[in-house]
Amino acid sequence: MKSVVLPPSLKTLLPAQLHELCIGAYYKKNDRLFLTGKMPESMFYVVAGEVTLERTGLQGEPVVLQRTRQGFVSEASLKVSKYHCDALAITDTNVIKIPIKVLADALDKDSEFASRWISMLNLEVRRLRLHCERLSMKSVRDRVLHLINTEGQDGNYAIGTGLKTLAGELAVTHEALYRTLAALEKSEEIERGDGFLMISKKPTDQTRTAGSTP
Amino acid sequence: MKSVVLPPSLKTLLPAQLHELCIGAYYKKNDRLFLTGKMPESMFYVVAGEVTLERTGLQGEPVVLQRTRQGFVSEASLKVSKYHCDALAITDTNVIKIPIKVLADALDKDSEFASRWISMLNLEVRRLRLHCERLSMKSVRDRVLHLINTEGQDGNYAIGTGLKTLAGELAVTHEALYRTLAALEKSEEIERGDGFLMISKKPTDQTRTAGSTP
DNA sequence: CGTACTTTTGAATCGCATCAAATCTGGTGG
DNA sequence: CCACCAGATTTGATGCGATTCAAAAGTACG
Repeated sequence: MKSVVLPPSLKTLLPAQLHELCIGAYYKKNDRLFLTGKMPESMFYVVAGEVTLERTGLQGEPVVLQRTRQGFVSEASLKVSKYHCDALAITDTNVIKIPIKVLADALDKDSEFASRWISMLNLEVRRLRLHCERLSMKSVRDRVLHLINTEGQDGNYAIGTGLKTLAGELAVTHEALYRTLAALEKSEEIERGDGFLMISKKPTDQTRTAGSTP
Repeated sequence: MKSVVLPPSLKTLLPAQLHELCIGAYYKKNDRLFLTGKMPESMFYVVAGEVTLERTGLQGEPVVLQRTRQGFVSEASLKVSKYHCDALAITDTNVIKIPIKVLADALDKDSEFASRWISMLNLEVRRLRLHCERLSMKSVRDRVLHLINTEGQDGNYAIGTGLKTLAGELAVTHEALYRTLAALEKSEEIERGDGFLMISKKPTDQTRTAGSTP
């Protein structure tokens, strides 16, 4: 029942003795992974699906704090005695659960592990800052170009789960994204292939005579 | 020359032997704190002002990776042999510089410190996720309400550096913010005071008869 | 071959950015 | 104390870009 195949990133991150303590779990859409006020017992790592953290606003409306498609749901709950929000599966979701007590102990005692954990958090911080910067841009065009420039390899960005999902990540409607991509392609600013987007290589300035760009 | 007053957050975070190694520094607008390709020697903590991390895009245009008004500029450079971006002071800025080698060593050897560092990163991750979620909202109204609900204490949010700065953080124009605040105040959804915004307390449902909310 | 989902295009509308300008504010110097 | 300036705050008018609603075309899958 307990045997799980860990994704490579988790396998290298976690010390060996923790591997066998990891438990796979499956949640159906609208299931709750944990509830506000409960004591954290596991760290959740989303393998597939989508989970949100939600709190109840002052007028009773739900406030989304976070949305995770891949990775840890609540690193921050590592040292907390009770949850301050609910975790909700908004699609069918697969996660890996790591016993939180053992994890915290390992972090205290195994400084190599702590170091890797810090690196993981550093990466997460960088990713999030890029994402914030992208979302601060007002036009879909700018967000798309920023995405390809920052998340892509050398101007080449692999579309993961489809354009509709991507639209959600860019916080725009899928219609707007489709139109913008079409426009960028027509103006030859990007090229589109099967599952990827690419910044068009401008002809080098050597080929132009001075002043051709007013 | 070296004596600096550390902000409380840094003082509690850093182990004592690091305190005296911290150096204050001042940068004028458009100064660079560090350059791409250089080896990181210090960790930068912004005390006042504003710093951006920038990379050069494929077409030579600057791409902003991060914007920091308060806190560490590049935790992620902790374990990296050279910078992958420039740090640019976009206003006159005060920072505290911490020698990076000593810092990294301390993190390896002092597990208490490592633990605090992890907590600090956890906090940062949470903050950033909230910020992303906020920027994903399409209307200024929603962003403002989300801000008060999540950053405020009990529905009460203290405006830090003025509304114009706040507008920048919400990634909207100051005009839009002013108008939205005025509208929210008129509709009695929020109250405004000197330096704070507050969610209006709705009359409790006790005062209503059942079914008043269809 | 039908069903569900993604991709695409069209048209109407709305919110925000933008540009402009007026008012208010605190601080400075005469 | 007043005149004056720089910056923040506010209100107005206009246009653009994205949302929204609608619908068609393409694609995967059983």
